[in-house]
Amino acid sequence: MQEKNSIELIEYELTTFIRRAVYLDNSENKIGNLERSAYLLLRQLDEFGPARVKELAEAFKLDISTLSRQAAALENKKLISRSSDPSDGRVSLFDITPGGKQMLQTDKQMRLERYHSMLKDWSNEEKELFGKLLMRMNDAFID
Amino acid sequence: MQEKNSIELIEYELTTFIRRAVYLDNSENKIGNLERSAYLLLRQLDEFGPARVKELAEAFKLDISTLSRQAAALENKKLISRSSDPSDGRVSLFDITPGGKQMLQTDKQMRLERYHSMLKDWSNEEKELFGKLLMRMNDAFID
DNA sequence: ACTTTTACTTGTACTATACAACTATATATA
DNA sequence: TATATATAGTTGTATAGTACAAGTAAAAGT
Repeated sequence: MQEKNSIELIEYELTTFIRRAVYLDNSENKIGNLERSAYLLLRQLDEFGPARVKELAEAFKLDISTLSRQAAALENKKLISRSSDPSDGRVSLFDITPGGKQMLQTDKQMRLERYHSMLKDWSNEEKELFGKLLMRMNDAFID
Repeated sequence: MQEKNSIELIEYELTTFIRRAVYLDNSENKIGNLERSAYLLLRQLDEFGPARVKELAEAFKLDISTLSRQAAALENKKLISRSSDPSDGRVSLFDITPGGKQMLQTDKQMRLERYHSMLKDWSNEEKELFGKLLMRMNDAFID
């Protein structure tokens, strides 16, 4: 492996990270009960409150049809609830249910524990800085 | 959004990053011509030389059948070539072709440019540190 | 009232993946 | 050496996650 400049290293490692994360999502070491997409949807509703399909699609930059199905799947599992907007009959509003909150917290806790153990040798400073750099990168990601 | 500790922030941002990267892979802003899986496979062969299906599957921690299909698809596009191992008739060895190398370089360049522009406000020190931290994290990811 | 727009759902298709069944070859053993 | 077992890979089938296109129902515009 030849010398890499910083950008090359970052690109290399991020691509590798996605590969490994996707692997873990499918593996027997899979964390928690929720699919990645379900975890993100619940997290979104938990953090920002009730939302309609279109808002969710925009938040994730995914097609409305994709979110329509994901929401319907979570509704089926009673992790989110659907209510109609009284002022607009076309709109469904989704909100996280108590069961959904519970499930989200359980899964989040498991994910945190994994990162905790993965980064157990890191100093607090390193972890803080890493988090901040990731946040900056993600903010720059929006195009 | 309540105060997050470092681990929470890291978990949050990495999950978000995967979401956005997967979005970009499907969006019209998709970088390059190669699927993410194809890019990784070509990169692996380019970096480590010829390999058989089993080795590739192990390198990515994916099922042999998955790599068998991915390799067959790239072989079809003449981006990799198949040759048989003379000492073991069961084995196919795959290697990247000149066309594959070309395609890989093109795609890699586009990816690098995207990261370059995303991180254009970062100092060299920040970029270097970020790359190193990512590498450390990925190394810890192997379980 | 009619047309157009909007919000969502549903049909269809494709990538990425796993597992199971199968084929061909190699290795071990009786 | 003949047979059994193990290994490498391919192919059939299934599922998650996604997009696009067609369809439905409601709202807004003319």
